[in-house]
Amino acid sequence: MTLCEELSWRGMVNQVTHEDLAERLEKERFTFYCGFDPTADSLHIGNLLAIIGMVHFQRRGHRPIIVVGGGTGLIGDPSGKTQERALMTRRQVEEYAAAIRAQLSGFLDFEGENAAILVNNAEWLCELPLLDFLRDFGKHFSVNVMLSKDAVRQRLEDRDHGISFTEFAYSLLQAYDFLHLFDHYNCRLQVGGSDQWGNIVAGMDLTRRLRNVPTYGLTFPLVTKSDGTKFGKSEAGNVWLDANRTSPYRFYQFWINLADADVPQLLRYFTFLSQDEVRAVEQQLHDAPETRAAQKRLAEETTRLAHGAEGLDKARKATNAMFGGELEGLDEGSLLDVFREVPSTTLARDELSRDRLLVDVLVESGVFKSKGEARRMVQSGGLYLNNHRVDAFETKLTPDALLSEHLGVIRTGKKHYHLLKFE
RNA sequence: GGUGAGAUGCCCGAGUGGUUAAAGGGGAUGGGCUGUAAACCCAUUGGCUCACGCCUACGAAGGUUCGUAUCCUUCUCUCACCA
Repeated sequence: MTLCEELSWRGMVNQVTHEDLAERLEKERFTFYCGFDPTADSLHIGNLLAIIGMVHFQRRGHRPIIVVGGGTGLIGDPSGKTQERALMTRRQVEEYAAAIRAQLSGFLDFEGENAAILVNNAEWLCELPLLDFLRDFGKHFSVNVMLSKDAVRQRLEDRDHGISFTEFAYSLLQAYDFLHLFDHYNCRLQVGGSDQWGNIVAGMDLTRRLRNVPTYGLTFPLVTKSDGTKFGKSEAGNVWLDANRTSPYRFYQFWINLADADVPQLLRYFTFLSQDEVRAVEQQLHDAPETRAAQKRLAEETTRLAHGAEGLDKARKATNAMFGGELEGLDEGSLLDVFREVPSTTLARDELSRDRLLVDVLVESGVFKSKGEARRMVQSGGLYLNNHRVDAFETKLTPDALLSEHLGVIRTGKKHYHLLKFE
């Protein structure tokens, strides 16, 4: 199967600039690039499709260049943005770029024959003299064409926000990136999200005009969900690839909770399972949806990819404890590990023998905002201590509350935990 | 600058002197059903006590009244139309 066939059955090709790209990718080894905005010190699931896409290319022998938009990030891409973006400091962007580099090394191979390389476009954009730029490159861009672009037009029509000259000129800079990468790395292909189409084409045009060489572009589709909500957000916000921002457990849970209807496509996008394997998993989804085998497989593959076997193991253990209902068998160390990210309150040990109402302590601990709220929770049967329902509001806090030497586990509802530590 | 309309609980939105802690909807939370899903059903959604009751609340500050989210005055802000 060719690379393009592979990408096609996975549904990962949104648009390509030339029909013969598929063929060329088989005959030649390309150096290609994809840009990432350094808007934070971590990438998130919204970037994942492009990352996986690059991995597919690299596995077929093509050399990836990751361009961290340290220069363009100083300006901000107007594509898809409804308002002018806040400018970041150059130093901050550099910090982010370093973090992103470290993160991507878990996905792409930075060693070997077609090792990935990472560059920061601040390196060349910041050195670019304005007059040279306008003379040598600006001349090749038609304002008429730029004005007709969706990203620009929308902003022109929106009187409240408008578009600054800086943002308007953005695509020239990205086009210049392509030219620069061609000159220095013989980079002839740019890939990216479907919102990057315009920028990619601009870079292609520039390279063709100035160097008289054909360059190519390919875009990945926008990942969507069947219910219309945005992919990549959980109730806690963005799902990040960084374990400190989104723990492996929550990362795993994000995939586990996806709707049945979304799983088949997402398996194709985000795992490297073969066509047959995907079909087999789909069959399971069809035959026994209640086992959620497909979600599990998706969660396993993606979590292992992002957080390694160790991260996956932690995520599964935590999931087991949170939803398995068996807390008794766990020792204190495991409890602390599993509930690491759960909010906790540290209390004096003698609270256990002061004949106090459990709910009063929980209000003080911030589990409930008021006694009324606590009362309602108990009355509706939603409060659990060590996974046993607390059914009387008058329940006292006693040493029985201890699950292990120092810990008591409070749960409200199905999945909201709070740890009580007694010292 | 002129004229008109409006500011209500997390959000939207009823309510124009007293059974209004304030309809209805959304959201959120809990329960049920389930597959940690969707859909659906039930409950809760200011605080304290929970039994009555008490306190705080309808942009802000004053005032009228036995009593006001509801009437009056001033202020602040928002919106619409006109210049």
